[in-house]
Amino acid sequence: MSQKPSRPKARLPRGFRDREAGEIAAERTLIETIRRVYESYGFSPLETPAFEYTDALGKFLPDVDRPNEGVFSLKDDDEQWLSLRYDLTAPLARYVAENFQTLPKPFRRYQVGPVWRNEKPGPGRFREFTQFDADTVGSNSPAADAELLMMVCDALEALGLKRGEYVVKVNSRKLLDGVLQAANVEPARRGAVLRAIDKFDRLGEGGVRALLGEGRKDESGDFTKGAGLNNEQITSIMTLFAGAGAIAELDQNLAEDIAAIQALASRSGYAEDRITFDAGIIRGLEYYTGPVFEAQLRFPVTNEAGETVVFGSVAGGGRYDDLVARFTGQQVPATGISIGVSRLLAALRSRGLTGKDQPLIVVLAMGDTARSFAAARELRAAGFRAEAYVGTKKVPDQLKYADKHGAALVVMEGDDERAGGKIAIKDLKRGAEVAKTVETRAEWVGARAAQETVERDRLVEKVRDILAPKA
RNA sequence: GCAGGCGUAGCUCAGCUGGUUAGAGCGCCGGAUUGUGGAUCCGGAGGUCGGUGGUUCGACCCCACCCGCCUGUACCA
Repeated sequence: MSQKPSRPKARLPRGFRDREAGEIAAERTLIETIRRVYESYGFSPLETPAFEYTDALGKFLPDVDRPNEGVFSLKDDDEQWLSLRYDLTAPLARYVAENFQTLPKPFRRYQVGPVWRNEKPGPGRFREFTQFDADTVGSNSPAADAELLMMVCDALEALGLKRGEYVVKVNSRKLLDGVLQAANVEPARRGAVLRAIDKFDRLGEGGVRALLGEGRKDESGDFTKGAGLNNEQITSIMTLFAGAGAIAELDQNLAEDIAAIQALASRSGYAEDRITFDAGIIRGLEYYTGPVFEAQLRFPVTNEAGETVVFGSVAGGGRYDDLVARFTGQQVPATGISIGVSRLLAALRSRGLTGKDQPLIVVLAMGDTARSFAAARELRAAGFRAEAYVGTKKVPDQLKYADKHGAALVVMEGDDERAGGKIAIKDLKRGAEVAKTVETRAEWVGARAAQETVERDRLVEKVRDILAPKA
């Protein structure tokens, strides 16, 4: 009868994370900074729901042969399949198709929010993450592409990145196809070849050559089959990476969109040190039809394992002229770029970008809760972040609580203070310094470290004084 | 999906060639200390040893299968 109930294990689904105060604050400043830049360009915000009809996202229905293929799906009670959005571009296409007549064209919008992918998570890769997208729908002009790239540069600089710490790279699908054609790559092998080239960053020239040819073994000894090209074809493709001048040797028609974007950017003050051609940029295979972009960080970052790595891509995008046509039958040119907020945040936090929380003040409960509420309310009215302790513990534990909660100051108004019309303010950070030199408990307890007692009606004034930035 | 590694307390881990009451540190709770954070000391709670089956007199330990986690790789809008 009194069997021990089987308790659920407190655990998170893999690939999902809890995010705590520090990270939330940092992400908030990051998002607000980008938002400010994008709005200053005249982009309008848009929000769409987490769920869409699966077919509207352009996925196959998750039934027998393709169960959930990469997306989280469920059947609604009307038997229709719903999926969590896996990016912000597919919902945008749906929105544009649904509201086409009333939208100004070009329609320029930004959207930030979480997206979900039902894939195997890895280091720095999650099944729920935040993207910050900007897209221009209804213009096939390179001006639309160039504007997005410049805007991303501005956003990165607004976040404190210096020239040379980031670069926005541009490539073109047309150009890649031209190169493959010139190397006599059969169309059936196009995908495998592009995927191999895409791994240049991670695997280097040797790894890419192996994947273009027979294949390669990974660190666990597992073998990956290659694209099966011959040496001549491999060499021909690899010369593309030989130098920055490679583009000049290619058919100018294939490269004209890149050239136009670069010319516009450079005449607007965004030279090759910021927006540049790179033949190694692939960006997936599915829907891009023209130029593709990727923003990369160039400074080393220390990861959780303490290793120094070059962080790489923090944003990507490109031109997709067929997405809206899926709904309307009408071709609508569109281009967009998406910032991986979580990735960018991880990179910037390692260099000290943190959201600045206002210091917290905790008013201890010492006999008269209404009075501690009053003190906290007074501090809040003066613009401080202040809380009155609402637990049931005694003073030593309340101080521990304040410590753990990251409070800067503690306010105490006990019987002694109250009797004299006074109130005590303790500076926890200074107190922690003092504690280092203390040997015995009696000494520590008696010291009342870093604590001052002032007239009750000078509370706000004194707090302001203590928290004032030291000049 | 494929390959390799690993599952013991809330967390990090120890546990002899299989031997009977499964341990430590940290954290948590209580006390030494009616109202002052740290340090120290004492006490306490907390475990289906990932699961199932097998081998054995006996399994945390060996075997099989399953599940989960980690790493690499593949796929990735």
